[in-house]
Amino acid sequence: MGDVTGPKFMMRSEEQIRNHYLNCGVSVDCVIFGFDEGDLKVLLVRRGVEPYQGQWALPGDLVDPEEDLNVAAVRVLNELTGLNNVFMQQVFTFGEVHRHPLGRVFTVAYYSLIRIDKYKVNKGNWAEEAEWWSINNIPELPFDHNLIVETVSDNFRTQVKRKPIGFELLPKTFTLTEIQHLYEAVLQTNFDVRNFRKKLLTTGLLIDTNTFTKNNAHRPARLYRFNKQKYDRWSKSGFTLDM
Amino acid sequence: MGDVTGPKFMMRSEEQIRNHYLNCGVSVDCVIFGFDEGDLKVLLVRRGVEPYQGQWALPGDLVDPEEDLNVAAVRVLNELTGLNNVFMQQVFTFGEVHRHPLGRVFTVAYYSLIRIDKYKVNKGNWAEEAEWWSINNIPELPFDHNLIVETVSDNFRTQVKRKPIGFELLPKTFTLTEIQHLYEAVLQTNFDVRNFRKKLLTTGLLIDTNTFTKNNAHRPARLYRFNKQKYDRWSKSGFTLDM
DNA sequence: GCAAAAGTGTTAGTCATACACCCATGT
DNA sequence: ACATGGGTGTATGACTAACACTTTTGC
Repeated sequence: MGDVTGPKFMMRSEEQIRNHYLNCGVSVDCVIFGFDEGDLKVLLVRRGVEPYQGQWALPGDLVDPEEDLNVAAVRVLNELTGLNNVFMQQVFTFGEVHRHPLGRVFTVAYYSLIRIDKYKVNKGNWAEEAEWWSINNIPELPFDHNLIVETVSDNFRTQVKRKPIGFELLPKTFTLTEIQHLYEAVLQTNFDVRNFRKKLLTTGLLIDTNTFTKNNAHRPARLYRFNKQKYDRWSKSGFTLDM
Repeated sequence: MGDVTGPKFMMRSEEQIRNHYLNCGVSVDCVIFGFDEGDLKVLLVRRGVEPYQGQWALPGDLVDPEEDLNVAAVRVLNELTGLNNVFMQQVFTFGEVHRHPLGRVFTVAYYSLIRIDKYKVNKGNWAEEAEWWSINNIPELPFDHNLIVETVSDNFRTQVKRKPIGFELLPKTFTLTEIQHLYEAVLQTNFDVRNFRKKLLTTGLLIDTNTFTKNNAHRPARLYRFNKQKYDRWSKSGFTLDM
């Protein structure tokens, strides 16, 4: 209630507010993206408890009344993956009255981008199972989780075209072909090899490591890493991959 | 709790959840933008109640446990301005533990764009006063409202460059100069008159009404209206005003 | 006739697009 | 030597950016 300015408030004592309005829960749900086998993937967990026990769902949790919202989001991700310092982004808050059977629970949806090779599921700690699902093959999920996945994915696709966040999904060094496949999977298009390379290299966001892939049955590929220095400059202005 | 998948849940009975977690409030706060006198403005209300009684603040209200989130946002706007069917956009949710003195209250920030000429403040119904403030001259606000205004304004500026939503701030018919001034005020830049006109006219989003302004001490200006038909096509693809 | 804002075209540079072949390696 | 993916350049069209003067009205 930056917030209690409205007409209804005229009729509310502090006690009435507590009894009537402060009866809600807030949760965070996290769409964790990874990139593997040429495919954009989402990490789902099998629920260990009712309601919807045993069903695949988004990892999420209630926010503790003594916990900041963004801390809760980071916690959910960390408890599941063991990862810290991961790219996370708040996207949208869902607040339909009946979206949850146990009571009035709002949920704030986030996405995070992780390097799938860094990820080891934190088993005993969490739900029964966790598994990567292709974004093109998400099962039916409980609550409004399918809507959340859609909303968040749309948002991610929009962002990835404008800000160079795609790198967060790749290992520290990567080839131009790898990043092209990543963008093609995320944006569901195909780019011309030469134009894509030109565009990426002229951004100055890639640093040539002067190392190469090995043991492929073909010409070795040059490895690059992401130039975090220039990241901020680019995120502000109009980085696009609209080709 | 699409949402109760986390480790803490292992130790939670349904009763414990209700007692411990469902004690929060959720409010909506609305940054209402208007355009007047060549300036982007925000509608603030003077709080009629404690805490912070008498201070200027964003219009907002607690979400009723039986009320959908987006319905609450529409209600706040309608109760204050009497307007319906207004462009509204959810932007961000603020959930710091101590952002509100009365308890744990999350707030979901929205913005809306209204035609300032349509607006008549709904007096008795609401807080003590309501007034338009230039975005460049917002006073110190209670709670985290200054941060909300900043966050929402940044988001609006980003959106307005990519989607033709600026029209929502103008009367039904308007001149090219008016819309240029609007964009210049919002984006804090100056556009070349000829290039700006060219760009806007080639979008096909403007319909020539073949009417003109009158009684100015200068050449009459051609009046246009917004082509809602083409709106959707444009909002999807890459409408920009980056010049 | 003058003040005030409306309106208009061209050129140069930059950027996006389309397109096809040779290269380096492992087997 | 062949299969596999890595890597490269150029030409065309589209869009952006820069720039100054004439038009129409009210007074």
